[in-house]
Amino acid sequence: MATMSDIAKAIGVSKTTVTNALTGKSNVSEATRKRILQYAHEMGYRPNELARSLAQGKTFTIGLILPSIAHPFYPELADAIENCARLSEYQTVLCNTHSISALGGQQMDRLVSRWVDGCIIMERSMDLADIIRHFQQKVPIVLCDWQEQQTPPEIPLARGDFFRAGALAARHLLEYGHQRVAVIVDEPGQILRLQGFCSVFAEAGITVSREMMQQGYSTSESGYHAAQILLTLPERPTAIFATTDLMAIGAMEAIIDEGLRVPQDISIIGLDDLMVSSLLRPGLTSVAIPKDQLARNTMELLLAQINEDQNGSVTRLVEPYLVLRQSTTFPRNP
Amino acid sequence: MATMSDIAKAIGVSKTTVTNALTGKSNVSEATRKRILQYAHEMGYRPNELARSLAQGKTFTIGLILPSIAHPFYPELADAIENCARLSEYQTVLCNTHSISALGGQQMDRLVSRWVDGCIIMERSMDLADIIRHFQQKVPIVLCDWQEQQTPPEIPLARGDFFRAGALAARHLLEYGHQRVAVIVDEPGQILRLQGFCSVFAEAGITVSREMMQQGYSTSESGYHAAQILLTLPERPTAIFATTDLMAIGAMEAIIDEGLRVPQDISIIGLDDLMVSSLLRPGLTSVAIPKDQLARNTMELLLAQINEDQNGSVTRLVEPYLVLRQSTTFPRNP
DNA sequence: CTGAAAGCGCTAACAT
DNA sequence: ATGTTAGCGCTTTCAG
Repeated sequence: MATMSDIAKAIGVSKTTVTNALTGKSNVSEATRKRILQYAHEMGYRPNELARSLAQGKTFTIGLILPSIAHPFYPELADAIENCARLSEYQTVLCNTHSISALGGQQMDRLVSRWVDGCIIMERSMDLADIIRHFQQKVPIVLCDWQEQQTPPEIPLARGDFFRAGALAARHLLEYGHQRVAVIVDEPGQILRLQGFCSVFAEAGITVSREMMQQGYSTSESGYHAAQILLTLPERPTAIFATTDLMAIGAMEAIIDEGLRVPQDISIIGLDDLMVSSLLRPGLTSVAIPKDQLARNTMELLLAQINEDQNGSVTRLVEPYLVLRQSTTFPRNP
Repeated sequence: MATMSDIAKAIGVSKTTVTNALTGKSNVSEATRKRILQYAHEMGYRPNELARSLAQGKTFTIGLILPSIAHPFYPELADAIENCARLSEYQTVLCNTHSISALGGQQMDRLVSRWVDGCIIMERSMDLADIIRHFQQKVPIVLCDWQEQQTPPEIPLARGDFFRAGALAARHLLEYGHQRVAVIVDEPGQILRLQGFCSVFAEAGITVSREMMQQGYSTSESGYHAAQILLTLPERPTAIFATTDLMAIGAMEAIIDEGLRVPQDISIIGLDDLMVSSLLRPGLTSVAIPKDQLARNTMELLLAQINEDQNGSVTRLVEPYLVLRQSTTFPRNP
């Protein structure tokens, strides 16, 4: 592989001139510039980004740390983030931590050793203590999709407005006339969604009783199990809000297995709008957090830190919206 | 951030000694080693991987190039690959090309400029011409999940044994007693799957007629459309094999929309075993390519090139297996 | 066992 | 407009 020095020697100029010709930052006579560019092209010269990074103290690389890219929530978001990053000339190093703190710590250390320009860290992928340590050592970091309560306010954060997301779900069910509704929620992490949901029903004078709230763990299995319990209640809910789509999907399966129909017997609404939710029959009605907006906000916060633009606000909320499919309808006996 | 020189100065030894102490490659007296390690630890010293890479000509980074991580086939595979890479101390740079050749070319160039130690390239993510060019310039490359016919034999390739995968699907349907079967296939790319399928039926004396084969494009929509056509045939198939799960899912929807039942009226079998296929009702029976095995084989081929182990065979086939769910059963009128 | 010196390929002041 | 020099932080001969 040809290097800059090779070119310099071959043409009979200094390295500086070659840099200048190649980057176009300083003045070089048209004649020599042409000779240099042409020769570089002939040799198939590619600058060594490693050397460049070392000299400039900047790698144009970011780290993306998440629990597992195989979890259906992340692929779309990761795609959007990688796209945003690329638009700003950044490349993305993917790190799965499998929610193992030690692994997350290692991966992060490694990224820092590589001098990544910044890191995007998804919820549950790392210990906050490790994150804070790195942040204090001036590593640009943005938290993405974390619940606000858990995170220190000084670290920039981008996430969906989960309170409003919960409220949206509630409003949708209310509009259909549902009064006896249940919630499957992964507390405490997803409490905002629950609060948003309950607040709307409270406004309407309806209290969601404690037995209508079931604990889930964001998996379809836990949703299945939670729904089973709800179905045994003397007064069955006419609709269920699950705070993640996976739990909603599990709940839907439980209902069908019980011989009931969705949405005729029970309506189901989720939150996430996973790609799979559109493939189900019936399609799952869900509250979506626009993933590309989330990605864009995340990258903006990261770039602001990298470029040391001191902009005040460090939390970005992304507006959720309702995706109407076939899993919700009017209650049969309102 | 403390550097090696800082440590050397502080302790009063040379950089060489520090390196030796830190890497443990050469001999250092126990006393000085301890002092160095301790001081390094106190300072929170982290080696600069960039400098190290530049000096060693090795980055411990690989590129993973794929059409889009948002496509449901890739996340599990990407997870597995990242895991394998990490076990060998490699980090993974994620590149989505959106099947745009220019973009793929750029991304690849960028990776090479970064001196990645090797690249894994998924089907449809890049132009073969670009790949071949880089391969000839000694960039370690492994193709993953490409159809064999399309790729030059000299470039290492790992993929599922699609012929056998098709055969497995056929054997499954045959065992259930299906005789009138249809195929939805994304030709020409997925012709091996079709051939495997047809060969088994041929052995059983059954020819899959041309009208029982519908062209799809690996999307659920195309599967939906193809199934619609099949349903209009005078003699409806009792089972459909779709060469990708997404097409199978689309086909399933078409059948349900037509007022028929899966599997009672028509059985459906897919190929890929996507995570979503297990979430559907009925669950989709599918032929799986074990993703972690595929990942492992891919990494092995890549590491072999990076380490210049000259092992002969360059194509690795991974054995598919059947995942039985609820979308297949006996034909009602065999 | 330890150190001096050269070099990885590039950038960036500072001359000329 | 071009060249000289120093340096990014580490590894790696080669001497001592």
